[in-house]
Amino acid sequence: MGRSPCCAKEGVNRGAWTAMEDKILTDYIKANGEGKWRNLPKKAGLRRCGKSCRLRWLNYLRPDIKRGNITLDEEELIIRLHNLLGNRWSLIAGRLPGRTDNEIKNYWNTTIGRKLQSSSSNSGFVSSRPSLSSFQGSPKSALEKLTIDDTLMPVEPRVSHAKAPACPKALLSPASCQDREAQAPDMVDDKDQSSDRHEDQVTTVRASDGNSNVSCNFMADFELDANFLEAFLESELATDTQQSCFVNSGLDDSHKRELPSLTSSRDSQENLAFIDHGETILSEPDLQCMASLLEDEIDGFITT
DNA sequence: AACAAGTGCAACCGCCTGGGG
DNA sequence: GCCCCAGGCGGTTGCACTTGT
Repeated sequence: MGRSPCCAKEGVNRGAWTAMEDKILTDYIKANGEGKWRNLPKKAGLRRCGKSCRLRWLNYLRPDIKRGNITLDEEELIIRLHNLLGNRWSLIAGRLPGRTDNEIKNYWNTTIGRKLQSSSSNSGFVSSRPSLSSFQGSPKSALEKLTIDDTLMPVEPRVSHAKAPACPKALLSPASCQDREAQAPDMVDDKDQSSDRHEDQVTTVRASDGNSNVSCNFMADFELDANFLEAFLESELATDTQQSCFVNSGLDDSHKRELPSLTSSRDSQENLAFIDHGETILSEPDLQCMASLLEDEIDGFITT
C-alpha cells in the first residue's frame, strides 16, 4: 500500500500565494507557532496543502528571512560549503543566517552553476580557485570575470546527491584510507559492493603531492556523530573572523588545535581546493587540517 | 513594437528519516 | 520489529519578468 498523499489534491489552492493567504498563515503561526503542518491549513482556514504552508513560511514569510541579493561574502561561503558538503542545501543554508535552502539552491543552480557549466564545457577540469574577493563588483560580475582556468568546480561535484541525513559522514585522508584498507579489508569490500549505490555520493580526495594512486572517498561510509560535521564547519567558518581557528564546539580537547585558515590564505594557490577531472582535490594544508580532525574522530569510532 | 530566448525564483513533487504507537 | 505519520530534503517545474533581436 502506498503512502497516502500529504493532502487531498481536490479543493486545494495551488500556485502563487495571495497576500491574503500570506497574512492568514503569518497570523496563525504568530499565534500558534510552527509545526503540525498537516492540520494547519484546516485550523487556519487555508485551502492549501500543509507542506505548501510549511514551504511558504520557511522560504518566504519567516520574519528572519534576509531579502536582497546574495553578497560576495555569502557567495564565497556558499562555494566553499558546497565544496565541502555538495548539494546539502539545508546544511549550507544553516550557515547563512536569513538565507533559505531553496534560495541557495536556486542561486547555485542559476548564477553559479550556469557559469560553471559554461566554463567546464570548454574545459574538463580546472586547476585552481582564485579568490572571488579579488574581483570588484557584484557576485555576478565576479563570476563573469572568471576565466576557464579560474573556474571553481565541475558542473556536477561528486558529492552532490546525498540526502541530508547522510551528513554524518567522515572525511578521510589518503593515509587513513590506506590504514582503513589494511586494518579492515572487510569494510572496504563491503563498501565496494555498495559502490554503485554510493558512487555518486562521494568525492574522491587525493593528496596534492601528485600521488594519484593514493585515493579514497571524501565522504566515506562511516556513520559519525552528526555533531562532528557541525563542529568541523564551525571551525571552518570561524576562519572568516579570525586568522586562525579552534575547534571548540563539540569536539574534545584533543581536537582543539590550531587549524590553518582557509580564508586567510585563500589567495595562496597552494591552499586552494581545486578540481581534476571531476574529482575534488583538496590542497595539502586542507587535507592535513581535516584529516587530523577526522582521523582522530574515526579512530575513536572504529575502536568503539 | 513585437516576438523569441534567456533568466530568476516560488512552488511543487516524490522520497527519505525519525519518532511514536 | 513493524507500521504510520509528520516533517524535512533535494530535484524539478512552471511562470513571470527581462533582455536581445
